[in-house]
Amino acid sequence: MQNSFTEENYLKIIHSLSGREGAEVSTNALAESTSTRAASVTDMLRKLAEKGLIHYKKYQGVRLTPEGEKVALKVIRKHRLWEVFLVEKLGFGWDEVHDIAEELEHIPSDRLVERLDSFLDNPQFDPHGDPIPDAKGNMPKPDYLKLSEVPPGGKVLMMGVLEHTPSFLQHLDRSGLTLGCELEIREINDYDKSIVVLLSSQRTLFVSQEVSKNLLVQRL
Amino acid sequence: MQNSFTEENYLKIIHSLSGREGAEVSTNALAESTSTRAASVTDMLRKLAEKGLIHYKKYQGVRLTPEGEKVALKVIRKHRLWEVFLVEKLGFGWDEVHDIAEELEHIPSDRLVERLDSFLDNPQFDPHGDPIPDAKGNMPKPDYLKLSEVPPGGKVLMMGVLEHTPSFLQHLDRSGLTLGCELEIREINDYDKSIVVLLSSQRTLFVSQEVSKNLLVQRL
DNA sequence: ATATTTTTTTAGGTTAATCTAAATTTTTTT
DNA sequence: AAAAAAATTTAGATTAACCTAAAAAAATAT
Ligand SMILES: [Mn+2]
Ligand SMILES: [Mn+2]
Ligand SMILES: [Mn+2]
Ligand SMILES: [Mn+2]
Repeated sequence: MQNSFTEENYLKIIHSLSGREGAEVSTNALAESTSTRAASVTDMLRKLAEKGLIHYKKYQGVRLTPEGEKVALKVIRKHRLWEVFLVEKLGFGWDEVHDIAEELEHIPSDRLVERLDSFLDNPQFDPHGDPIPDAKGNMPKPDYLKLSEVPPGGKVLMMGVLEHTPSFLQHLDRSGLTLGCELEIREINDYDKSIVVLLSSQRTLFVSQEVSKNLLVQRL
Repeated sequence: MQNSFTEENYLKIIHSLSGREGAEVSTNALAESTSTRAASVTDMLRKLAEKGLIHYKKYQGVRLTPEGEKVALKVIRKHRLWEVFLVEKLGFGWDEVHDIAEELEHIPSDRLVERLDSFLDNPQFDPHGDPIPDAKGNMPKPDYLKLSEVPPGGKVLMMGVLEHTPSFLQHLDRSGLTLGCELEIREINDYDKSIVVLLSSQRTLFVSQEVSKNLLVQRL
């Protein structure tokens, strides 16, 4: 019994919405994320429960079973490996690869994934800083913090992003913010929580809270 | 109006069955090739005709329209480029790549195809010797002959295969027959049309008609 | 503790791609 | 030119993934 394209997407979204605590995910949240209606979600949840991929009791939200989690992590692994391929080998920008990877992630061949992984030299992170699960489904969960949570004077490295929209990523490009770059928080404006950071190039940069809430960093 | 996975497969199969004369393809032939029933084919033909991708009059078989041919060639281009990628970059054998390429060929991004093409250094032929259409849909049609048609004494280069099944390709591997290898026809057994060929390694090899009918060669 | 609002499920349809069985058209054979 | 056979189309279902509208359950507010 193979899982369909649609089923895989549901599992991936349940995984992402339930966070690392494995919290319950609501029907409405899934309708929102899948761009469908709640009634359609209910149909699909019955099917996934039937297949043993989720725990589901009417009116009580869903969680992945271990089996469902395995499938979700495999899809996430493929998504992120293909993103690395598109950026590292084909020269795409990090703002261009998500939609293509949404399609590639459903190509079903274990041998393909493992060979792709080797070809890319077993990358640990995708172009957006997200960790790549290994073949067994182990995914490191680095505990980064948001740039918006760093106090003034702090020096940090930029490690990832929480928004993956092309417009957000292009904005970062224009600001000179790339993964791995070093930032020092110079001041935080109390009024709008915007911050002034110093880049390693000695340039200073204004960063709105809108942006700083979506940047993951690591203290130096 | 995007073409579905299924529609693309029909167009590709119609292209391949109608040959380079653009001959009409029958409903039954399509049912056979798509592993469906004739009734299902009729439904799909009405839809493709509706979309202007095929010429179709009841009971009279189908041909691609120029628009349909364009779509078919694009799918074939993607299929063959992905096969090159799988063999050249990921190290798959030529017997392993067809099924994976059947899936990859439907990934819909023109930018992806063109970047893949560059990454592979604009290959002209796929791992089975089939020509790869260019971005505009021009596909060279080399006129090879079958090994079974070459008279005794002839020296040829092996240029392609007509069978793409793993078992046939693996048989060629075991026989030491690879694309580009040189063959000299030593004798043809009248009884079963099997032939004895001399390889450039000076090894002699028996080739059944079953096999020689499916090998494309070029005279030296 | 009720009443109201929100969330979720059920009921009943739709569309794409398939199917089987029956009807029709075309082709081949006598 | 009939009759028989083969190919094709039509009729009527089925399944997956969706939908809207209505009913039911849970959560929230009075
Ligand atoms: Mn992505
Ligand atoms: Mn990513
Ligand atoms: Mn192939
Ligand atoms: Mn090929």
